[in-house]
Amino acid sequence: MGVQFGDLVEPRKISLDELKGRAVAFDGHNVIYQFLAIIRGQGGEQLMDAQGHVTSHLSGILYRNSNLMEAGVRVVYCFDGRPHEFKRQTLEARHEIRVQAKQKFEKAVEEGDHVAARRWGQQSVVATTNVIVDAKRLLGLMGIPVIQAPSEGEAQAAHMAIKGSVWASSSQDFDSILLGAPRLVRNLSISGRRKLPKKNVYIKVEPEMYEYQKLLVEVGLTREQLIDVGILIGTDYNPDGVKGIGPKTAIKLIKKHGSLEAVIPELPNAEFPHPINEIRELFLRPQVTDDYKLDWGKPDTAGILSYLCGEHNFNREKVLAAIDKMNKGFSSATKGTARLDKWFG
DNA sequence: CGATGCTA
DNA sequence: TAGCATCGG
Repeated sequence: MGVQFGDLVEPRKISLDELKGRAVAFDGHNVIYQFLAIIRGQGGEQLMDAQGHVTSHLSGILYRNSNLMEAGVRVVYCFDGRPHEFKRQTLEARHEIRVQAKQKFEKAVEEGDHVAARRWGQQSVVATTNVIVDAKRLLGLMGIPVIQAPSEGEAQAAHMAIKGSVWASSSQDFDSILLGAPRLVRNLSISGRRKLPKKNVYIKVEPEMYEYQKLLVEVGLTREQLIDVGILIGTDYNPDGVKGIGPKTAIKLIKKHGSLEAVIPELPNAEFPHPINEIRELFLRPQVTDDYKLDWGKPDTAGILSYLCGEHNFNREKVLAAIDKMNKGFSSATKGTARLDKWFG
């Protein structure tokens, strides 16, 4: 879930065209999770191949990234390694929610209640090892660099953005900003259609960008203070935050007192599962690696066809159309070597 | 989610 | 052909 700042500051709308020729690092787990939750058949079940293997994530990865590539975006994916010990409580809580949701999902499927099946199915999503392996395999075949993070994929993406290896990081939650990424792009999808929870209503969602420096100036806090605000609201390392404290109150308190330590005497009921300076450190100095290189390769047409159509029953014409888009992106990217420094190094 | 088909 | 419906795997 990550830190949820809500509408703390107004994001800037950003068009795909502005991302042309620029590298963007995605939090792979975040992306896959969304695809697994949302891409479903009419009965609320995930898309599957003939052997019953889930393919929703492969569909999402294929079509979204081929569009981004065609638009000239230099796509990079960062995948989670070993989660930090402090995240255990969050992971256990999520696991419990999913187990409960899965039971309700199966019951709904049995009863033929498609609406309930979809809702509980979305909450029961698990990114299994196989799903992650599949995703990395397809991304590799598409010529997209896959970076294995030592710990959090999002922290790795932010690190690469700080170093300038990529122009922005992309995720749905705001941890990137706490992690110091200069730019965070949210809602980086094509159709921009999103269903309102529980309602059968779709709203338009456009890609939006948050700039680290501007955000700090606008909110009037330092990065350390913004992290403290996050800890008050709740992060993956202290998911409950402090009861009754939302973004607005948290900012007010940190501004008034300067730091989380100084705020705590005001909040006698505040409890943290770990020392707050150690939680803060996980955002200031996350475990990341510099052992990566960003090489965008030519899409492997035969490999993609064999993998998606041969192994997972995808429609050949549709896959070929997607490969066509990838190739358009690749050829426009490799044209004019004078600008290559924009993408490499 | 993203692609495609159908309709007015 | 824009806008809604539904299919995909």
